[in-house]
Amino acid sequence: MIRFESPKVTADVVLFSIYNDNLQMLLVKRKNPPFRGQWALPGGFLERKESLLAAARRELFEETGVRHLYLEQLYTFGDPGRDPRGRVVTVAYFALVPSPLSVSAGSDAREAKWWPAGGLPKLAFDHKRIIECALTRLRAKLEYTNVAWSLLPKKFALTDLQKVYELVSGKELDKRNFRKKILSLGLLRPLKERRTGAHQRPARLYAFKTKKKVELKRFFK
Amino acid sequence: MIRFESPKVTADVVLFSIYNDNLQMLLVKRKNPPFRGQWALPGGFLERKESLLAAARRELFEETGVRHLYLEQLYTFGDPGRDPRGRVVTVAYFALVPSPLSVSAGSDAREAKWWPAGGLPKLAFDHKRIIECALTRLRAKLEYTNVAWSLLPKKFALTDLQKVYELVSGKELDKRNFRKKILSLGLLRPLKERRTGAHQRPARLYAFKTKKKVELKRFFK
DNA sequence: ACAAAAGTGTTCGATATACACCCATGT
DNA sequence: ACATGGGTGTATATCGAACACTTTTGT
Repeated sequence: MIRFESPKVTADVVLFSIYNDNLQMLLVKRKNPPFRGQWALPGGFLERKESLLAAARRELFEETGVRHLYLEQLYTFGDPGRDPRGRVVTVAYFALVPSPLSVSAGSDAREAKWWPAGGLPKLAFDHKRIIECALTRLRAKLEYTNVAWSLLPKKFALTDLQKVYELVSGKELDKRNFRKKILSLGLLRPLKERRTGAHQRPARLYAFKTKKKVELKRFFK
Repeated sequence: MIRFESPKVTADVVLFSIYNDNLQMLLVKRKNPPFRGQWALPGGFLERKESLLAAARRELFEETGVRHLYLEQLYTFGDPGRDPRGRVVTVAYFALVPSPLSVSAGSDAREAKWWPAGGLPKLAFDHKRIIECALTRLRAKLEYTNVAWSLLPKKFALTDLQKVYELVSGKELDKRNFRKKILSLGLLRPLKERRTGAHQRPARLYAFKTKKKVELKRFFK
């Protein structure tokens, strides 16, 4: 059954968030070789009796302190030579958090930092490719699911939701058409609260009726 | 770096085809424990210096003799306990061939057999779950890509193509609307040939202008 | 009063759906 | 002649895209 030394298996996570008018992703600085000092995706080796999803969740928690978020399997990368230490198969995950402010240092004490999707540093391993894959997936899912809603807090204005779509897709949307469509889905509950305090008319706040994943044919564009 | 004995990695393939008015999939009978005598997906262990895709392609060739087909990564299954021999992480692939007639015995000499998607036998490991995942993917891709065209030979009648859509989706389609839409995509080339010999009016044959994968928003239904 | 974002409807073109009959062949 | 699947067009409903002005607040 065993034909050669088995590959190692890691779970790595591409974690997205939105702040500062930018789609951002979390990277950690490597403390050990290979690629010491370079930025990489948070992740690490699968532990005994641990599912792949659990490994991704654990690694993310260790790096960021975040426990509750949207997390789904992305793709598996296993080309020989992608890790100089030997054969490593990486199961990549794709994650969304509402706000990077909720991300603490993490117990791993590695340096972690948010980077705008448009200005990433040089990355270790084949992590650039993994991130491109995650971006493609995020953009695709924007169009036919409501996953992108996981980038928002519990209460938000319609403008915030529109901003998420615009930042991820890179396209501007018409405010009237956007509101018409999003409200027609019947998945939002208008709250009595408004967001006040800005130098402008206060925005009505909304909440999702469900945080469940919904597949919607022809969602946006 | 090594915290415990590494998992083994396999590549397994869900191979679809259409014949006999059914969506069918290829299974092999296991010759060794565990699950000896039960039906399972073709697949096997990753070899040294072999990419995941190459492993899937190799396993499929060994079992079926098929070399050229549509092949894409599906999902990775790694729950502890899914293989009684120990920790096994399986990268599942998803494949389409035009006609099961082109599938020979394969050098592995394992018993291989096509089964209709609606009437599968009891399966080894968690392969039932993997197949469900593949079916979901196939049905989803039907709607926004042209991958399903890989289930057809070089020359085919429009009715054949419609049949593919109907068998995979399980829904009947209107002949006139189907033809209008499929031809409006401009991806088919009408041939001068017709399919003759049946007890009916001969059908015009068509060929794909490209076998390349095309993403089409709102493709069918 | 002014700046800044919130909020709101209608028109038009494109696309999807529903639907029924004649045609060409083999026996 | 008849059985079998091949082939074709139109009318209606639905959806997406384009488009501009008034409202409410804080300073």
